[in-house]
Amino acid sequence: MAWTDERIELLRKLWEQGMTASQIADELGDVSRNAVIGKAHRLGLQARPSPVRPHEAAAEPVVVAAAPEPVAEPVAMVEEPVAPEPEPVEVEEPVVAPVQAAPVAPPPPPQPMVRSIGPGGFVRSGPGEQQPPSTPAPPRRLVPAKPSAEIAGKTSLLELSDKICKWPLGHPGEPDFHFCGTPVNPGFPYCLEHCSVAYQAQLPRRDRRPPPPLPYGGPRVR
DNA sequence: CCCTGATTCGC
DNA sequence: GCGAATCAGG
Repeated sequence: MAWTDERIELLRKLWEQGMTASQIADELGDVSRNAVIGKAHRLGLQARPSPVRPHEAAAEPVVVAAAPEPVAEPVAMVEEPVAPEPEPVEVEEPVVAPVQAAPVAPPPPPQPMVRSIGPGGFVRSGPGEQQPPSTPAPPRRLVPAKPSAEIAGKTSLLELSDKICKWPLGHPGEPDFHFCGTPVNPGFPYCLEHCSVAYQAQLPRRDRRPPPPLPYGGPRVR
């Protein structure tokens, strides 16, 4: 299968969305993940956190007898930063309750790291980017991020409980993905309406209705 | 083993 | 340009 414009564009999109090469290969069909990776690189798509890559900065030869090779010029391969979040989720600093003054955390130094955006729009961490919890749990008040306009008033993952319907609406990663959130049918994780969808009695064949077409093109065949 | 992305290299 | 083979970390 050739790399048509459509397929290239799809590859670009999915790659930038953070899908793995395998997923993209499945999605495109008729290509291996190697083909996807190779094409992505040829297209100049931004590299992503690779398990193998942190290879460079290490081993300069301990060997003394190294030939006086003309050392490669310091290639400044600073790629342009990945598109920043369009929505500056502006968490206004809450007037922290008159709790005892918390010892302020050490100032986080600015970190020019290469990042990419995951499917949910979250910022992926690069490898080796974690900070060891040197200070055990700074007594900082946690504040929920202001929900984006799209999910305002919707039930988010963080609000799930045993009392409200966990039926997902939309798809994870989409901006308006949320949960049903209406009171549950007691003893079930869903509300009455969605229980009726989730738990269906086996009907005689003649009474069954064919399932409606799935909105997203059907389950993945894998 | 499975997964991942990066790189190489013959075509 | 393409992608299988290979590498190497999780």
